Amino acid sequence: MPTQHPLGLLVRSLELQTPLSGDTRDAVLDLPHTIQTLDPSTYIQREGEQPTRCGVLVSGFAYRQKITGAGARQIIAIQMPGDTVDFQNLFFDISDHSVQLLTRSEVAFVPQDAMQTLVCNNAEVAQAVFLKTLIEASILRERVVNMGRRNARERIAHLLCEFGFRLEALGLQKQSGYELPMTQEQLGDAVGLTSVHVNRTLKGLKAEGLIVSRVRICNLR
Amino acid sequence: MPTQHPLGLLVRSLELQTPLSGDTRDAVLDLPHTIQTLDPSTYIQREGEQPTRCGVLVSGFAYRQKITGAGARQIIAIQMPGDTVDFQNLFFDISDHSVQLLTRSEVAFVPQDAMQTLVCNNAEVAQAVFLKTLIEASILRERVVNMGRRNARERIAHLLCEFGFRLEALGLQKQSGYELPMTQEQLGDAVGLTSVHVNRTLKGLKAEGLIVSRVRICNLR
DNA sequence: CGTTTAATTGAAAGCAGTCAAACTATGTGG
DNA sequence: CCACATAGTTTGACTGCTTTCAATTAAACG
Repeated sequence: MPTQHPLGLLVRSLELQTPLSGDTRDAVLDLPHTIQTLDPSTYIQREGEQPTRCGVLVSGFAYRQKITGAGARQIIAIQMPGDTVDFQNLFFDISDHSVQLLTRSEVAFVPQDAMQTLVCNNAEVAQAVFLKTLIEASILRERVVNMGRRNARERIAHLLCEFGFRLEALGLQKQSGYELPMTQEQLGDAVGLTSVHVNRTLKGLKAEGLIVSRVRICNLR
Repeated sequence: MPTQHPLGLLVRSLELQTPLSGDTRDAVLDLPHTIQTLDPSTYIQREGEQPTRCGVLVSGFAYRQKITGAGARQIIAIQMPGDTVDFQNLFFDISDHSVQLLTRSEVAFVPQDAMQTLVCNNAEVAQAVFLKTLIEASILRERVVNMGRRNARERIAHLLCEFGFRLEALGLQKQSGYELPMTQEQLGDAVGLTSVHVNRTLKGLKAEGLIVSRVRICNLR
């Protein structure tokens, strides 16, 4: 099964959009790569820098973030196993945002030029990558709506649902819900709220029985 | 000059990202198309529907929008001359958002299959389209930051600056600023605020001399 | 155990929303 | 040319969601 291979989830993630031929699948799996297991908060990519390699999440979670001039952080997107840290840097020199690990994760690093060669010479891969980019854009649009037109309760509920649906699509969700690997502060940074208000809002959702909190997860090492 | 041709701005817009060969440029200009001049508020595309043609803005402005379940509108992105209404629908059946005209505009409609054939068979065009998509995603990320971590004053100022920069990149800006073809209500829908609060915030910016309001623009027919 | 990180809670302040009304510009029809 | 209708702007008073500040509690780690 491809899921045993470190890049198996990348293949599966690409195939969620469009089927790949056996040859193409092999070409992806044959990408040269090195695997590293990294701690939470590790930067996979830094805003303003030029990456020389392309990271693929094998296990664990990460997020894209930007910092405003005033120093406030905004989490822009959450990345799941099989997600590629950055396709845009195949074509742009400088990254416009940072990517940081949410949990201790395994990351497969593929040399930039190897990834570039594959994408440019394999039409199936190029198409799948393009579709993946379009889907990310669609999620971003929904996120804009979420932050622009919904209150705290709705924003948080929406994020929790998005997370669940995406886990399910990847086949990673446990039967009775999932564990969100984020602190309340990170949750706040993701939906544009304060950690204090996130706390109060979660309390409300729990009181209504809409969510159940389990053991708090911190220091995910 | 390509700008005389209806699709000239599309070519220029594609070339902002990557140079095109003469042949490719001709291939774009040779796309079959019909031009229509349409009134403000006209829908170029509706959420949930499957488009059969691909609209290109020749002149005027448009915006992407979504409506929440509660009926609130969020403007997700603003489109300028040369922008293609929807590349994502070359690959997805159903549109996840609507596109509506901001001003009376000329729109060139290219049959979906002609556009698809060009993108799939011309690597230069495919690359340019992909880059354009990546840039749109980058603008979306900035928009998420804007709405998540900035107050009314900063959000509005940011949108006004973004608009100006993009006009400048297209060579459409007049020497002494530009006219924003949006009502205060639309501005509010774009940055996640009420029209009332937009009004008060604009008043503040004017009082500080940061912006100058000219003749109000309404009924853009 | 002491330290650190995260969650929780309270009180006060402020930014932005809501509601409602007045005002201004533009267009229409008699 | 005026009365009227329409669309957008402006303003005020009030409410309320969210932030800020500060302190406490709980859990995990060395």
